[in-house]
Parts: sequence; C-alpha cells; structure tokens
Amino acid sequence: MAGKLSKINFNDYMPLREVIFNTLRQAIILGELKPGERLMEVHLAEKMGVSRTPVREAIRKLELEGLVNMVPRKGAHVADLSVKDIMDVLEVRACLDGLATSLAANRITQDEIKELKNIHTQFINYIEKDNLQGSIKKDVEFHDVIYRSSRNERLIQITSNLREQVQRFRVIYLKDYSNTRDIINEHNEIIDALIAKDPSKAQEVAQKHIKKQEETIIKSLKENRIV
Amino acid sequence: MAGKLSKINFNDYMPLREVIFNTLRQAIILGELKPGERLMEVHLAEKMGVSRTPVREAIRKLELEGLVNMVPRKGAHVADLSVKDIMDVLEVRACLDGLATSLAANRITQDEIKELKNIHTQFINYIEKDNLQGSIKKDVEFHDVIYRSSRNERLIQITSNLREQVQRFRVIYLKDYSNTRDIINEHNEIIDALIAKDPSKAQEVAQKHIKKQEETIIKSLKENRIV
DNA sequence: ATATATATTATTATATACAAAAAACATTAT
DNA sequence: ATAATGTTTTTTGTATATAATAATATATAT
Repeated sequence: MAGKLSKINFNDYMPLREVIFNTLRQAIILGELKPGERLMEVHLAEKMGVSRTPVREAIRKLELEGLVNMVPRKGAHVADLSVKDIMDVLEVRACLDGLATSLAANRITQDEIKELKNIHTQFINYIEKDNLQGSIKKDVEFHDVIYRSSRNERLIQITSNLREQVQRFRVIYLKDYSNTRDIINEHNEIIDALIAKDPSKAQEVAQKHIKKQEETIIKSLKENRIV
Repeated sequence: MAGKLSKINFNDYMPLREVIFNTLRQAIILGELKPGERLMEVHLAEKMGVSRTPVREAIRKLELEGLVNMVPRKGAHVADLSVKDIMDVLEVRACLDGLATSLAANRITQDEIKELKNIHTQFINYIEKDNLQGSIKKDVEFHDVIYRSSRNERLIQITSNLREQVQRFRVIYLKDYSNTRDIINEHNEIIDALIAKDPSKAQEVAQKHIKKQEETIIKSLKENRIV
C-alpha cells in the first residue's frame, strides 16, 4: 500500500507566505538584502509574482525572528547587526554550546559518535583542500549532530537562531572569512570528551571553541579596521 | 518647547495586529486559551471587532514565538506544553540564568544593587503576608534587574521568552503553585555574590536557584500525579 | 448497518479594494 | 534662498472578495 507515490508528493504543499518567508530570510542571511535596506510590500510582491498579503505575513515572522525591524505606518527594514549585537550573541552561544555538549556527553549514542567522526573526517579533507564552502558545511553539520544529541528541542531551536546571526554577521563584515586548522583540534577535543562521556570536560572545550571563534572574529574586525 | 504635550500622545499608535497579538499572547500565557484549543480566524475577528487580516498577522507572530501551532490549510491551535518541553526550557534557563548573573556580577551598578535589595525587601514582605501575586511580581522584577545588568540584549530577549513558557506551564499544570521561603535565601545568596563581584559564585547560586525551581515543579507534578 | 460516493458547508489562502497616514513635491510668502 | 503651507503621490493598514481545500452531512450501494 505504502509505495513511493503515497510517501512522496503528500505534504509538499507550502503556503506562499512560507515560501516568501524562506526566500527573504535566506536573502537576509546571505547578505543579498543588506542591513537597513527598505522592504517594500508592493515591490517584493510583484518581484515574486504574488499579492501583498503573503509578503506581509512573511514580514511579520521575520520581524519576530529579529531579522527585520518595523516602524508602524512607516515600513520594514532589514535589521542592523552591530558588533555589540554579535558579541552578545556569541556570549550566549558560548554558554549554550557548553550546555549542549555537556548534555550530549551523557546522551549521545554510538551511532551519533560515528556520524560525528565521519563528518569531522570530511571536514578535515575540505580544510586540507582549502575548500571553504565544504568546510563550512561540515562545520555546521558537526554542531548539528551535537545539538541533536543534547535531546533538548528548545536548545536546538535557540542555538539555530544564534548561529543564523553569526552566519549573517560574517557575510556582512567578514568577507575574507576562512576556517583555520586550529578548529580541527578543537573538534577533536570535543569528540574525545563526548566519547569519554565527560560532561564538564565537554562543556569546557565547547565553550573554549566558541570563545576562540569570538577572538578570531575580533581579530579579523581589527585587521579590517572595523573596530 | 518640550512640555508634556510633546512628550505624551505622540507614539501611542499601535497597529491592530499588535493589539490582537498581545491580547492573544496574554490569553495563552494566562491559560484563558488552553493548549490544543482551535484558533479560528473569523471567530476571533468578530469577537474583537476587527477583520481577519490583523488576526492572521497576529497568529503568524504567535506561531514563530512557539505559542501557536499551524497546519497549513487546516488552522491554528494553541501550542501544547508538555512536561518534557518545560524540562527542556528549565535546562536552558538554568544555564542562561547562570550566565546572566555571572555577567551581572561584573557589570551591575551600585544603583542597580540598591534596586535589587529594595525589590527583595518587598518580596520578603509579600511572602510573609502570604501575598502570592505580590511575591510573584517581585520575583519577576528581581530577575529583570539581573538580566538588565547583564548588559546583553540577546540574553534578555531569550530568557524573557523562556520565563514566559515557565509561567504558562505553571498556569496549566500547577494551579496550587506557591512561593516558598527558601527562595528568600537563594535570592540573598545571589545578591551577596553580585555585591562581591564574584562571577563564578554568582553563576553557581543562580543556576542552583533554577535547579531548585525545577525540583519544586517536579515534586508538585508528582503530588498532583501528573508525572 | 457499514462503507463509499457525492453534495454542502466551513475555513483557510490569496488577491484586491479602500482608507488613512507618510513622503514627496510644488507653491507661496517672507 | 528659505521656511511654511498646501497638494499630489506613495505606502501602509485594514476590510472585503474570490478561490481552493478540508470538514461535514447526505445519499446510495452493498
């Protein structure tokens, strides 16, 4: 009964508002829509071939997600993201990454550890080959597995939003961004702590990992004379 | 030039969608709208004397805030809040309260410490007088000051959402909720750590404070045979 | 009686219409 | 030329209309 046809093409309906929401969100995160840029309903609507209604609903959601600022009766703008903003984000993220990793130390399965090692190996390969996009992708996946292993949905949701902000910041300010080899060792430490099922060690190294990321960003901001 | 008239009554315009959003949110948090309850657009619209448009936009925001679940083309329901959900929330909150308090230890001003002590005194008074509503209010204010003193906007935003969830959980499951005298001592410890400007002590006692809250909730759930 | 098919109704999704406010522009007075 | 005022245009906010889907009720066949 449950062949391919009954599995596929069932729940693939997406409201226009969702499509618009995802499109705009991606555009903001990838820097195609720049901070401060005005979001005009009619303009966006005709550009995407829809009416104002789904555009407005999408903007409402972006507003709550903090990617868009609204002034009633004036309009919507792409939210600014200051250095202070991202420092706030990283301060929280360091803490929550520590939490996620310490929880994962107790809750991660053997399969997930295997998966983690696998991703890490691919990460190393991309780094060796200077493939930035690849290494970024594997870095994201690496942390995805850890968050997932924390078995805390709320934590996953919050950190995913925080990572989004960091990604956005990089695109806006740090066009010369690159993944350093140091990260390999830091990830190794994390894996070791997880295998050892040592929560406090896991917390420590994960927190250190984000703090180093923060330092890297600050260093890069200084080199670019931004701060 | 800048008399009362120019200060008051200037920016007091609020879009209907915001009014509806706040109304519905309050209703959900205070348990007037129960988990699983259907939110029907026309129904809500005519109950509040507006058209469907602002109601829909409000629902979009509630959706992103996690207070409402949507199934496309089916409708919106008040989000469920399971015991597991709230355990997740408290796990994160313990961590972030620790962070906020440790940051506050370095950043809080003398005035803010004075404010904190003041609120705490009033909190004690309400506890002594068995005034639950009063003590809850002062408890909230107490933590507000600490979050504010962390000087981390992102942290303030996230924790405010988490506290909202805890509040909601209490209303749904713990109608017999009460503030115990133990909290007085825990708050005292927090104040002391802040005065001493001792971040790690501050983190420790704040985290302990939330963990105790978690225990209280679990105990109460057991007494009520919910878990 | 139960299951299946069909018609009816209710509800959401999207588009459009209209009203109110803000912004842009032009006009006049100084 | 500049500021103040009035007019037009643009844009947002809200209401309504239409289309499509889901839910419900009804009828029919087995």
